[in-house]
Amino acid sequence: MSPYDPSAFPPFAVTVDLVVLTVRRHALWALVVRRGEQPFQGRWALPGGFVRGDEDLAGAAARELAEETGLCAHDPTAPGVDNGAHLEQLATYGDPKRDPRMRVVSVAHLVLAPDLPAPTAGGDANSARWAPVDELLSADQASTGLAFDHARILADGVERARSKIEYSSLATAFCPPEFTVGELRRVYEAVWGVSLDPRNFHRKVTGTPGFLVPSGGTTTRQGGRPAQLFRAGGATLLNPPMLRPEV
Amino acid sequence: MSPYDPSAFPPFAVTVDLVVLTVRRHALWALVVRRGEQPFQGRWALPGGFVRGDEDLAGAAARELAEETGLCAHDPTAPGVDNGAHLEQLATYGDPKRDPRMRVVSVAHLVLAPDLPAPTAGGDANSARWAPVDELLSADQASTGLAFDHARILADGVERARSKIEYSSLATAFCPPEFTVGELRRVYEAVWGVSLDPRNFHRKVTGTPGFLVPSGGTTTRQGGRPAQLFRAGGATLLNPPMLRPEV
DNA sequence: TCAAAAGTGTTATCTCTACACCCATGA
DNA sequence: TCATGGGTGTAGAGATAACACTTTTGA
Repeated sequence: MSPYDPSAFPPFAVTVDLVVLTVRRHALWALVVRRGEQPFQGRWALPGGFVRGDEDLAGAAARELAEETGLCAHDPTAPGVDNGAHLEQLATYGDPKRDPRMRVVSVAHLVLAPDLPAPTAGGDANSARWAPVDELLSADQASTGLAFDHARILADGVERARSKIEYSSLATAFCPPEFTVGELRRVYEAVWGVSLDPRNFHRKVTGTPGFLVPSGGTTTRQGGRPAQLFRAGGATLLNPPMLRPEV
Repeated sequence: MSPYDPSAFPPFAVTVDLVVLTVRRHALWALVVRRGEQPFQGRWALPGGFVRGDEDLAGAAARELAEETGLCAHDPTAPGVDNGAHLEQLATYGDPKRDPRMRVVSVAHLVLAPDLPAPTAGGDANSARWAPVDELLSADQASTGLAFDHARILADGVERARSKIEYSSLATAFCPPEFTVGELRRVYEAVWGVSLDPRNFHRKVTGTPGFLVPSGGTTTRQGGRPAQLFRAGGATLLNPPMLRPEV
């Protein structure tokens, strides 16, 4: 078979699936939707849908995100749009048996969002909710777990987020536009499941040039002494990286 | 449109493209094949081909790799096979206009191989050769560059390799099964395009438990004092990471 | 006044860097 | 003998980890 021969190729369906993560109550939560039809009817699944004939993959992911959550995605590869959630491609899943009916290749995307948005079950989703990641991944996978191979996709997305906040400013994507050092620290603690020394963390993030820029204001929304408010700075790479504790 | 409705989806072709990298003469080289047909006839392109109806993505990549180079891939997600080159999924490219004839989504894979294999132009490739990465990426992209969006894919693969050897044992994939510390250091120098202090590098890699295991033998193939031979150890994560000089 | 969270200072320890220096081979 | 690369020692710079301590608010 010659490569790119337009007449001889097996037919595929291409979808995007979304791993939408947020931090709530000191834990990682993921957005899931309930399936309204077979297979896996009634089970929870990652939001997603078909890629249309005229849109690219990131565009399809952003469209699905807007349809299912109302969030506006900020695609780092498409400069100009800098409000809304962080969106990046995660990985592609194409096992021939991953969908029992047909050959479906799914390009999974990772979305990191602040806590604010309530799941607005619009579009084609029966219902949507936030669920703790630990709960989704620890459940007995055969009977109560996520549909299809979505548990695996979710686990890969969580692992990507865990490792990427180590050496980048990605953790700020979990925060509102203005946030305190303590709020940012609680993001790290929730995503990694550890405790970090507030004093050393403060020095680390404020001492890295370009990582955080003071917005001028202060807040006492966390209680205690007023904290300075920051915005994410232009620096996207953290060098040397934040060290993730062993346990 | 309901998600996963088997009757209503746009038809896609799904291919795998391979970024096959090796280190030769203190530089990074990539495997390219000459296109025998339109479009981009006569231009160089990354090896690749259609995913068959009954194989998964990594399997398609390994098959294409074997067909075009004779290399046996070692897929880390499929334990048991531990000879041959390193293979991992890189990213997926699905711009609607990336192929002028039809909608093609390509799942790119990254392959890291030792220097040994000569490009055996078998299978469906007209001819194959190794080319320096710098040359492939610096050439005027419109007229002499790689076909399709392959320059972008190659650049992404190179960037993945550059960043991943920082915190993993991936650089050993560029080495033969037994190698010296100096040979491993020259891999880092070639991939990063820098010079590293041989003494500090030696301490770093031999001091990380599980990273290198002595095989017992020695060699003088590099000249000078005989060097200990090592194999890659079980440790795949390098913590703290190897620091890439600023340049 | 007290609890809570924000910040600053200090010190021991660890790592990296930049060298000086020695070792074992082939030519 | 000399050039070449392999390997060890060591001192200073920088970062981290583990604390004590002060600051500023709300209750």
